[in-house]
Amino acid sequence: MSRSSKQKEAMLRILRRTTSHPSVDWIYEEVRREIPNISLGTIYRNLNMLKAEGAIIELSFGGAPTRYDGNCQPHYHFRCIKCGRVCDIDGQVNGDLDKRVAEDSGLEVLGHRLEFYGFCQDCGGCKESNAHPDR
Amino acid sequence: MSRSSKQKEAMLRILRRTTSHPSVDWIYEEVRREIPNISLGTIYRNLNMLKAEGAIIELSFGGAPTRYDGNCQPHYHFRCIKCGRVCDIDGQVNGDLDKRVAEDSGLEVLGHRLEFYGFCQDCGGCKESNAHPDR
DNA sequence: AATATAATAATAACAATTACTATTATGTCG
DNA sequence: CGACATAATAGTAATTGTTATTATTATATT
Repeated sequence: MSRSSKQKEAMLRILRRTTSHPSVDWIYEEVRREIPNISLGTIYRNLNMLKAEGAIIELSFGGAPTRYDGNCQPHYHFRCIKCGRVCDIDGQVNGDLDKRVAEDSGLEVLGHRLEFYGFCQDCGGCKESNAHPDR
Repeated sequence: MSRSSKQKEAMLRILRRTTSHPSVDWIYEEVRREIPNISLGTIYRNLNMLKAEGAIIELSFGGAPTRYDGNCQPHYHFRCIKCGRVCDIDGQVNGDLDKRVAEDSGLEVLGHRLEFYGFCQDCGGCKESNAHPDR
C-alpha cells in the first residue's frame, strides 16, 4: 500500500532522533535542511500517515499547537505553560484507570490522555520572560 | 476593571444550566435566541474572559473542537470518539499525582489534564453510524 | 524498459480564532 | 441627576493551522 519516499524517511529519522516533541513548523524547518523544497502539505500528510501507522504519536492538548513524538512507548508528558516545552514523565502508565472508569460509568473506555502542566526548570525562576518559545 | 454586559450574563447563564459541554457554535446559536445580533467575536472574547476569571473551564483535547464547561468543580471527562459527546466522570481528582510528579521530576507542576476516550452508550453498539455529532 | 499508481510540490480552500475599528453601553464622580 | 472616560460591542477583516486539489514526479512491479 504505502510506498517509501525520502521525505517520509527523513521525517521519521528526524522524529526518532529528537526528544523535544517538536511542532509541525520545527519539523518542516528541520526537513528542509535536507530537502529544501519539501512542501508543508507533505509534512502534514506524512505526519498523519505515520500517526495512522502507529509510528509516531500526536500530542494535541489544551489548545496549544500540536506536537509530535517519535517515542511510541506509552508515557505521559509535562507541558510548560510559559515556553511551551514538552518533557517526558517517567513512570508507569495506569492501565487500570480505564477499567475502573468503564466499570463505574458503563462507557466503553479505550484509553486516556494525561498531561501535566506548570513551569519547567528554565521558566520556574523567571516567570516573566518568554525564552525558548519553541522547545 | 471588568464591566457587566447582557451578552456576558446570558453566556454564563446558558453555560451554568447545561451539562452538555457545548462547543462555541452551540453557545453562539443559543445566545442568539436571546440576543439575535450578538457577534461571534463577542462569544470568543467573553469565553476567554470567563475562563480567565475562573468562571468556566475550557476543554480542548486531542485536536477536537474546543468545548466549554460551566461546572468549575475539578473533575475529569470522557469523550466519545464517534459522536464527540463529552460526559463528566464521577470520582476524585487525584491531587497527589501532581505532587509525586513534581518530586520525581523537579518540575513545578501546577496541575494536570486527564481525559478518557472511547465509545459512549449510544455509539458503542453501532460504531458505524455518526448520530448526534454535536452533543 | 513499460506501466500503474502512490507520493509530491505548489497552491487554493477551509475552519477556528483573533485583531481592528467605529459605535454603544456601563460605571463613576462631580 | 448628567457629563465623562473607557470597557464592551457588532461587524468585518486578517491570521493561523490544517486539509483538499491538481498536475507532475518517483516508486515498485511486471
